[in-house]
Amino acid sequence: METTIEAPTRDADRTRAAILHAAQQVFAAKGFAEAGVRDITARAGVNPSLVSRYFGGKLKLFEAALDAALNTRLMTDLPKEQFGKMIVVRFADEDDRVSPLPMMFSAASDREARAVAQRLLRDRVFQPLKNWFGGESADVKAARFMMVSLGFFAYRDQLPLAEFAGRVEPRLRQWLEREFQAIVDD
Amino acid sequence: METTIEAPTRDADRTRAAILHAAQQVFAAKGFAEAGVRDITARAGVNPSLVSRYFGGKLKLFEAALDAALNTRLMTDLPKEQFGKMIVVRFADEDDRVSPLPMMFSAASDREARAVAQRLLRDRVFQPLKNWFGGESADVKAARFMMVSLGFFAYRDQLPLAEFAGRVEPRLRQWLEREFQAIVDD
DNA sequence: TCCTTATGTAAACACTCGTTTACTTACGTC
DNA sequence: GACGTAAGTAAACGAGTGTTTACATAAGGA
Repeated sequence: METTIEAPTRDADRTRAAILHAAQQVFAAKGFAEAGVRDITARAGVNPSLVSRYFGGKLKLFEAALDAALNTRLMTDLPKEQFGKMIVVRFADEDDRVSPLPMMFSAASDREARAVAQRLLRDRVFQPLKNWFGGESADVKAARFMMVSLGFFAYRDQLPLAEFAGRVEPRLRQWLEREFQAIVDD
Repeated sequence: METTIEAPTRDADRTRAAILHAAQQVFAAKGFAEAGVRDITARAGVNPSLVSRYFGGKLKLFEAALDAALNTRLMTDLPKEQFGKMIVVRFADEDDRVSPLPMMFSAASDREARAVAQRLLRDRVFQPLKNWFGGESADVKAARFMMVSLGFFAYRDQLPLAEFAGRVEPRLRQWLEREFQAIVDD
């Protein structure tokens, strides 16, 4: 048996939070298009219609979920001396699948969802990163960071090709560390 | 006025080819999920039902289109001394949007389409590349190539963030060239 | 305690999609 | 030149989607 936390049977805030939490997981796992409103609400244990009532529709829910993920993941809070090592730890070791970057792929198929993801990633990841890098080629550095990061997640999550799919092969990890570190050092 | 080529009004091979050609463009432009059978057949000027008749369904058509794209794009036909420069030319300058790698993203949303893309990219891109690189870390090199390539296309096509979106900024291009060259040199 | 209101549900709606079916028509053959 | 077959079309089908509507009910103040 499990200790059932006696939640209030009716609590709008809690229900809203439950939907948002489920949305983050399901969107990250199945992508925007394949994640159905019924999937999400079933996981949250509520009625599908509440997505429209509390968030104004699936797209707005996606935006809220992506926004929430972005609030819990800052890239610019790492020491520049160990940026490479620590960003790879964050990407590879922590369960970072409910993270802004993988979620971006989740939106790749839908035009509107892609626009939402683009705007959020630009304002909440790319720009802060650019300011944090500083210097005259800050935009190029930020672009390099996005390319390597997106490449990593695309390779790991979207098309696991090699034998070492899933875990990160040691030599690949070493390369990634150097790659990320080079961005801040250049 | 345009010189209208008087095509035979009924020609199965030509119709089949027209559907395949349209499919490559529409899949690459809108992605697997958003590209409707009606979109594709409208562009080819034929009836939607012919997709099922000639290809056995949308998924099979996608596979055929991706396969055709892979046949026209070999990565291993470049001189190793100038691999970096030439692969970037191919990616950035030639219109490479109807190319296997961007099409891979097109499949990201659909489970079955992703499986098809994975298999084809593994057998037709990753493995040949691995053999071409050779040596004991050929698999790591191939993985690095995939990561950088996917990162580039993801950044360029899926989320154009920076001011220089669209064209490739010179310093980014320089970095990409060094990056690709380093893979074969290492 | 009663009544109002917020919360949640069930069901249907409106729409899109890929696919199938029934039918028409042009082409090649005898 | 008639005929049979392959090529193509139009329309409907069935399943799936997000969303809306109508209704039930628990919560909280008068």
